[in-house]
Amino acid sequence: MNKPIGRRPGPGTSRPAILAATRDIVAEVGVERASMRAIAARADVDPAAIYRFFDSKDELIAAALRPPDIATQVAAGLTASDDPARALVGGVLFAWEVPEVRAHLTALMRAAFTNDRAAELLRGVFTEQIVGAVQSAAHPDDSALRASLAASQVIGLALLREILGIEPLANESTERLVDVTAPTIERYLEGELSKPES
Amino acid sequence: MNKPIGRRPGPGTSRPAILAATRDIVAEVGVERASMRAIAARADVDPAAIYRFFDSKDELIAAALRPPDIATQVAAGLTASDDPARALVGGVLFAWEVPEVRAHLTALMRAAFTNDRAAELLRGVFTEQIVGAVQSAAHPDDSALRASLAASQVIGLALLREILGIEPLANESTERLVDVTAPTIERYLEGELSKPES
DNA sequence: GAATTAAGTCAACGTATGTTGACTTAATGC
DNA sequence: GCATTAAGTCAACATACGTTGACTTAATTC
Repeated sequence: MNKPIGRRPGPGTSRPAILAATRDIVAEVGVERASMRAIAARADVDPAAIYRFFDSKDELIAAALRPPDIATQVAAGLTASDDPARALVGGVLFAWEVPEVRAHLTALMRAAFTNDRAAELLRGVFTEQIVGAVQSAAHPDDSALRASLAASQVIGLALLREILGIEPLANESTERLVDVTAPTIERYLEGELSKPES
Repeated sequence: MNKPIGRRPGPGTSRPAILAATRDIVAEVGVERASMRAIAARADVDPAAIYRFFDSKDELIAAALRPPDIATQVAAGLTASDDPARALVGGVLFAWEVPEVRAHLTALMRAAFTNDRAAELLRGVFTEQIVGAVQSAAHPDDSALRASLAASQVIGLALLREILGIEPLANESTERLVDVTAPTIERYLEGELSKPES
């Protein structure tokens, strides 16, 4: 391993700034209307400079939205907690209240509906991380179905509350929402799936 | 009321063709990448001809996505059925299997995430139609919260299944999904919202 | 047939977009 | 100092977009 000669790829503030700016703007206007120029301006960087770090807009988007910490964080909370249902809904809803995480999640969801690459990323979060982690907490029968049902409730809730801003979900307290949805998640994960005749 | 003189605004095949083409293309690629030229081509119409019927792309989108029959249809099914929960989930999932309805719903949802006008339309569907109809079937306490919770589950399910194509939801039978989610909707509408201590 | 209005066609304008190439400045090793 | 590589800047290109204006064709009334 010879030491390379020439200037080293610095830690540099630009690359992270570009990534953060990308998430911000995509969260605001979606992928298609997030122009390279707008991203560059937000990151206080020359538009062309972006291409020193990313080959194309598509790669930039993919890099900026690469599913992060949150999924693994929630997954960790899931296996740790003695109440996986509350850990799942709560993990996601509370994560959404952290500004940078909010931008990341909102951007990822906004993007996933028009951009194939982003959709693939989001699909990966589900099939690999969430479903994987949730399965371990779920009844072994139909565990994949159970996991995706739970995900559907959590995502639907986040969508109406955080992205579409539908009332009264948008202004309801996070705790209350966790309280009322946790039983649903719990049934999906561990309960009788088909309703027993009462 | 004098009869107008001159050619009458015909029933004409173009206007409906344009609207249908708009829904198709928006469902496929989203609003921003649905170009007037592509829409015109799909409708077999000159791009400029669209402007005989709609003042701008924005108005075209709004007209094409104007929430339709489905909402009222589901709403009607809701009040008629003796099992509102099944009527709600089933109504939406089965509607998605009718090709034109599918295009309309997919387009509306795709659009709602990047286009403010479409978001407003979708919000209207919830706050006025769905929530209105569901409220009548819901427990009077917290009826708005109950209705929006039910909506969150249905939308989340439709999103993962129909738009993101997440397995095993995408390939599961509609009947089964109605079976397993109906109890959730039922609890949201009529059950104890906060879990009683067991 | 003349007048009137709708529908449809064609070419073009202005603008915004992603991306590139030539060039400068900064850091690192010999 | 000299080579080498990274980072940053500037102007420009080609393309695709929404939209417009001038014009032709079709239907309808008098």
